[in-house]
Amino acid sequence: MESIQSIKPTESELEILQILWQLGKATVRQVNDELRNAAQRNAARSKMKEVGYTTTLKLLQIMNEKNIVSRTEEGRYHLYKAAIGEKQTQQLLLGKFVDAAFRGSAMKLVMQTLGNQEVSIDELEEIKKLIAEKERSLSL
Amino acid sequence: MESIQSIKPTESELEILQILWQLGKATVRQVNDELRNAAQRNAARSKMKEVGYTTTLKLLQIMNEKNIVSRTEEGRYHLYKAAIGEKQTQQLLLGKFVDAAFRGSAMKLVMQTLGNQEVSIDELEEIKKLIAEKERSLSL
DNA sequence: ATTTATCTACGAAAATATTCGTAATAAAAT
DNA sequence: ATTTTATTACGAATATTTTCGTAGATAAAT
Repeated sequence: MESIQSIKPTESELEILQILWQLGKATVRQVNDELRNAAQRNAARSKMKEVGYTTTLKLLQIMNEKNIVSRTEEGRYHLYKAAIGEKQTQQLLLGKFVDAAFRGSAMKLVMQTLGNQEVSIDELEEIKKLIAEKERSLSL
Repeated sequence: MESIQSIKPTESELEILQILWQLGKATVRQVNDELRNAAQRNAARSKMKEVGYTTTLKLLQIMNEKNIVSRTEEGRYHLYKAAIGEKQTQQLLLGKFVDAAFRGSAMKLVMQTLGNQEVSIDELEEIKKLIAEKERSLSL
């Protein structure tokens, strides 16, 4: 069996994981509805890729085989939930992304993000706190 | 023709782009050698995935068709170079990655990176400078 | 001159990921 | 009771990405 840390969810799987992390538990139907809503939001009346119900079902079944979701039977249907944590998965993906796109330099990534994205004052405060902590631990 | 901003290089293409950004111009042979070296470094004596020469050639040809690299004939062979910028591409990938893995919250990404990766004091200083600038522009 | 090595082009196989159609079943509606 | 609707299972079609074999051309080596 594949170690949980080395599994990299595909893009579609990640979309579904996002939904499950948000909802906790969900039926295929709920997941599928969310996917459609997301498609609607993102591609405002353009392509509007309607995800088929059985497509979502199949993906969840595959994810279940891979043990990245688990499920319980609830009467007639199945309730799915994520079997891997959001933080943990983000950490895994982040590491791979930094390697692939920033040649392993996490700081380049941070600086580019800070330089280009919208940031609120509150968020900046939080980051400053984090940095202060870091500095304290570094100057021991 | 696809707008340059919407093209998302595949993983293999990105590996090659990294090499081209580093070398400037390179022959297929050089790129292929670098790929093999990289494979050697990353998977220390384990899988050692030897990338075939024609595989690299084909990828470069495809990338040329997609206009993410350009090439010039130099005697018998072709010299390839990246046709899209490193920063620009990082920006594009970063945006997509933030959406896919962090539900669009760039700050979550920054904070998770700061919390978990190795950071030097010098790097922290640079980040602080960036934050100071941000704050100045925000409090106008 | 002949052979060997190295290059490009390109089709197609292999691997991976995504989508969907159909069947079987069971619940809900009529 | 019958029909309609909703569910899971699953094979297979599509789409995408990656890898490679083969052919043709040219330079380099013998």
